[in-house]
Amino acid sequence: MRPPGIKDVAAQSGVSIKTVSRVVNGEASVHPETRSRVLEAIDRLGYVPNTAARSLKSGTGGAIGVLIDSLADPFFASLVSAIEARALKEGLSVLVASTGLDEGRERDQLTGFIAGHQVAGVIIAPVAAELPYLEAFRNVTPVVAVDRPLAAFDSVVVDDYAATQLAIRQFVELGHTRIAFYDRDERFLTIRRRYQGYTDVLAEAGIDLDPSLVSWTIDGSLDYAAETERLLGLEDPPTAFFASNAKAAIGLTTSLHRIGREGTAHIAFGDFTLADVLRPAVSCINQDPFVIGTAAIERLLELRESPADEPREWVVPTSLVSRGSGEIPGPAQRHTVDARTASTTSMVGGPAA
Amino acid sequence: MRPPGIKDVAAQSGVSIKTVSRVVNGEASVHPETRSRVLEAIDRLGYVPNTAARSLKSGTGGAIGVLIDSLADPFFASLVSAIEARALKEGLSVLVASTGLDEGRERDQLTGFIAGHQVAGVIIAPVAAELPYLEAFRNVTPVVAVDRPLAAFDSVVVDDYAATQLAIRQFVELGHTRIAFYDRDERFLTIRRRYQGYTDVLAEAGIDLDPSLVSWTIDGSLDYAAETERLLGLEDPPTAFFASNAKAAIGLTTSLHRIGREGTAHIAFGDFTLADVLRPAVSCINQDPFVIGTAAIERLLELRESPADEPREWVVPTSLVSRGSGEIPGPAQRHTVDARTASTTSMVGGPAA
DNA sequence: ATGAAAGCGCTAACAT
DNA sequence: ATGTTAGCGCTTTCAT
Repeated sequence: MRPPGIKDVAAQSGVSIKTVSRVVNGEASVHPETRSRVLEAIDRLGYVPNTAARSLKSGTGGAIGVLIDSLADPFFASLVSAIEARALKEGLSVLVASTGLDEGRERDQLTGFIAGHQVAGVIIAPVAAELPYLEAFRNVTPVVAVDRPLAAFDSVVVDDYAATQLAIRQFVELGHTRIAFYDRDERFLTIRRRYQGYTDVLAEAGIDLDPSLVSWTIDGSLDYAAETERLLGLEDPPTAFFASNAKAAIGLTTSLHRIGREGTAHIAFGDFTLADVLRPAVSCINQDPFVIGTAAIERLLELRESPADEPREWVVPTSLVSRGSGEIPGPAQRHTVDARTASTTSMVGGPAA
Repeated sequence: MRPPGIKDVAAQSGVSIKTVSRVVNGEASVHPETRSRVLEAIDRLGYVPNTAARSLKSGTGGAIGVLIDSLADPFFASLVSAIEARALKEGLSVLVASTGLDEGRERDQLTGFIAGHQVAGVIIAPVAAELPYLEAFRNVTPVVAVDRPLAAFDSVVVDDYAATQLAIRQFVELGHTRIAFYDRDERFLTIRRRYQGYTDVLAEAGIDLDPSLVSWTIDGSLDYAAETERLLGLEDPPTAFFASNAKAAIGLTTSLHRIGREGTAHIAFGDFTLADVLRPAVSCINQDPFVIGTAAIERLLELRESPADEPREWVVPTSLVSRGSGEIPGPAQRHTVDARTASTTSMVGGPAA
């Protein structure tokens, strides 16, 4: 039994299918009386427009595609949640898929979205830095990148460089000179930008960069427990940790607690559940997935109206949430406090530790 | 510029569109040579079948619909993640939407999925206990419920009753008689089943049920901080807490830590990130969203082949993960230990506290 | 093993 | 303000 179609509604209300179509799409020129008769029939029959037919005809469907690393990552889950909430208001559905950080899969899912499902737009956390095959669809399907920039397309990102500088400067001002960069992953421009912020602050403070204090993700994996032990087992171990992403931060925090070294200073790039309940509470750079997701779909909706002028990066502000773990002093606390603050990043106090 | 269609491929490879269709759908009777010629053309043109056209014709599309409470809830995010992973293998896309626990929205999204997008199947965490309007589509679109049962449809759930009994019995055996049931929410059968497990164990142990130890979610909200304070401020306060769901558990844990009462015994229904890092580490009943999600889509795929016989409940096993918070003794520890264990639930040790 | 033709439910273009 | 017609890209008969 197929669901009722536009023809059934037309028959029920004694008008042509075109009039039904007009009512459904909210077009102006329909007699109020006719309209209400049609609406009544729609209601009685439980008619729902078939999106397949609609998008076959119009070339673009009633869904937007969202392509992210993984839904199991709370950051992306919240991001999609924000997008879905906004899409609902717009009457759009959300197709989700994950890349698993694989460029081939990214490509398959993307073409599936665009050529297969004819999505009305795409929001993507890109794995590759550029997606040349999207050029062909530039004027058909708007694309907005999130979390990481994407060459030739709009993107919604945070100021990774400035935010990281703020965190590392705080360590330096507290007298830390042995600062670990936890989870360097060269695959991502964002992480590269964060790493740049780290090295630049060290340089500006006259601290030598010690490669043994940098933890690398190689081949997509890093054993957090082992790495924490390695670092703390060094002859001249780090007194402060900078975790470059939330997943790493959870791994770092967990391993510090397991070996009873949670008193070592640490700041996380990205907030996470219960960060404020741990002792010490974990200081973090807060990048709000709801704000980022909302900004992305907002921009996507704009792009549907007026095709892109010049692609640009939309920078969402972050804040350094001081909860305790990032305010633990180093062995040689300075007495001169540097008052510079980073451009797009503000200091915000959290619950006291 | 529209993407290439089946006609373009047919022209390129010098065959009819029907032959291309055969190749794309992996039908048997195509000459190997013809097939490779077609595949080559597909590759060269970057042809991707238009799912709108396909589903318009065939009546069922290339996506499954997943409808859950909220993607911001880590349990459901992981659930969807598991579903998406399996769907990918099947060549199916995932349409995701949330109900926000609203029955009207549930209905809209569901009809949008089925009549609108013609999904190949639906996985739903139902808000309403029954969805009579789904009857009309019984033979068109398979439906599997998750987390909560749904009248007249298959569902994948856990044994809420037995698992809760196991936790409450542990409290009783440790000498607790003042046990709080944290977050009673009558809207959900699952929570009602958990509550039943709680009251039954109390009754069997001869402990009077004290209504002031039961925290209610009214109108969908419960102020965890205030509720924790109320309970601990009682004349005869609880010495043990049972949190009926993960969200409540996080709220409970957070508020206990904030007021320095984390030493009060507590067990959570549902695991959460960092539960094992807190001190005391939080004991929980572990219901694995990956297992539940995978079971649900597996069943959905079965249903596509062979329409339902009798709807049934698929019970996924849970385990009680002892990490410390649930093993804190009560004021009058018994010396007789009751060895009964619940049917579908097993005891599993976690990292020592 | 391959093809021709009809038509899925809708919208757009063009009447009236 | 309303109706008629064509056709979106594919799958499904039914032929050959």
